[in-house]
Amino acid sequence: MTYAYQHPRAALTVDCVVFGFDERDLKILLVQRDLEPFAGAWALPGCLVRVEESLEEAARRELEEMGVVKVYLEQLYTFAEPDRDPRERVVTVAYYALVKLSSQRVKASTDARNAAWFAVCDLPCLVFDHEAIIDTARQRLKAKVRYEPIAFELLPPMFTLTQLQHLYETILEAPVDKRNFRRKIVTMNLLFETGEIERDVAHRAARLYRFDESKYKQLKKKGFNFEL
Amino acid sequence: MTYAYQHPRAALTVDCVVFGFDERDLKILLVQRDLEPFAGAWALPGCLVRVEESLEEAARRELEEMGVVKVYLEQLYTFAEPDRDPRERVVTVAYYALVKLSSQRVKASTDARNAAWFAVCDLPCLVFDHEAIIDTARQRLKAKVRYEPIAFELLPPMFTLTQLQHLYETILEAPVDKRNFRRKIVTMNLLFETGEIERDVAHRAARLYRFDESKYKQLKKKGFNFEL
DNA sequence: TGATATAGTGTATATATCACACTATGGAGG
DNA sequence: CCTCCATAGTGTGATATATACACTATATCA
Repeated sequence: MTYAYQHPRAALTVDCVVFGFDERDLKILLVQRDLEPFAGAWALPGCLVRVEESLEEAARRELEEMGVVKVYLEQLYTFAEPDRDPRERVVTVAYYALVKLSSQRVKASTDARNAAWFAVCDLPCLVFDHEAIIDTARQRLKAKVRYEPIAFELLPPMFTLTQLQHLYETILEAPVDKRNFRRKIVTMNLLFETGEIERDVAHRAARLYRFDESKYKQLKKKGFNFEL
Repeated sequence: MTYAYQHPRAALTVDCVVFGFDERDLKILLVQRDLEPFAGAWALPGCLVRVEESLEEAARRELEEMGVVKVYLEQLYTFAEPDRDPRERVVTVAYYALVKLSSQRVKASTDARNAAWFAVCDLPCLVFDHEAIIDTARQRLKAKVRYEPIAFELLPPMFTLTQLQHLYETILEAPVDKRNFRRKIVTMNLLFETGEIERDVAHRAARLYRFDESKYKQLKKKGFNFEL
């Protein structure tokens, strides 16, 4: 069965920049293509948008196929240069996702040979304009962590202040003063001290905190603005 | 001639939220549709994206047809709910534009009966999800004028500090302190005092300023951040 | 028990923000 | 030409925020 139109139509895809953090590096999930063009090359995970599903549904479907679920997901930008795909016109709506690396065990989706995490400072060559998409995503993340508490999406449910600080330093690509950072985040009153401490570390164990999402929503309604 | 594909494909359009400012109100340019569905209803200016043109080219083409040229234009968001258009699936990439009202004389584009400016607080009912698109654009504008000097795109090339202040008050929907505002903007050193003053006003004439784009680019390279 | 690795803490200074009210000037109108 | 009117243009003190900076505390391990 075919579908006919009076004018040529672009294909519509979604591509996802999935960020993870492993205590050291910011990482991105890539897949190795199994199909031409560029079979064997690394690419962002993505898929065609089905005619009955929303863009976000398509993005979540692709992520789910790779075993990535329950993630923060946000539309990033639409990339549509007429020649970005050599075959035909393909318009892609890029999303970015933030996942807790510890809880993910990724697998290749059906149209990929392989899936793997790469540190952002050590990415392989990528197909199409996927490098530009990643640049855009990194800029967005860098800007957004300063005024929305989304960085917590990259950490395990309980985390130390040092982990949080390192995450900010990695995303912002700049050192952060320990005492000032701690004072600022603690006085915001968005962290809940669990009473638990780190385990299995060869030094003084740090306190573990949780981000208090409901308190944030409450404060936000009253006009509070997160800022770091 | 028809074009056939193995899977159904969405139509791709761009829609533009064109902002103008008339010393009193923030306005948006709307068109009255001449075609079904919803002939006679008001809508955002928009058009189908041709297969060989980029999204921004399509948006500029539509604006040009209405006599709107040389405008600040930025991609806003992609709206693609499967049922947003009753006929078939239409994915629209929304752009927003900032224009100097004084220099524009708008006309209806070929697929419209009429084009007119509406104050944002007094918009007619709109077709499809165009109200949601406008909401998104207003939020973006409100956020962005605080950290990028784009508000100047809405003013004539020479303007008074009072005009600038009123523009900010209108966009931010909040009063601004005159002395603090003037100090802040003046110490940023981005305004060039032309030496000219207002004409034909029945009171003390205010000094006219220009925004110094090249100085801004220079400072930005050195790490300067605009903030108001 | 001491070496090591990281946790956790306070203060002084500089900068930015905020609140606030009067004088200056040019045109209009009598 | 004098007065009125409307808006332009200006400064200061109080408070809050940002920044720079170094030592003590504690758990583990050898």
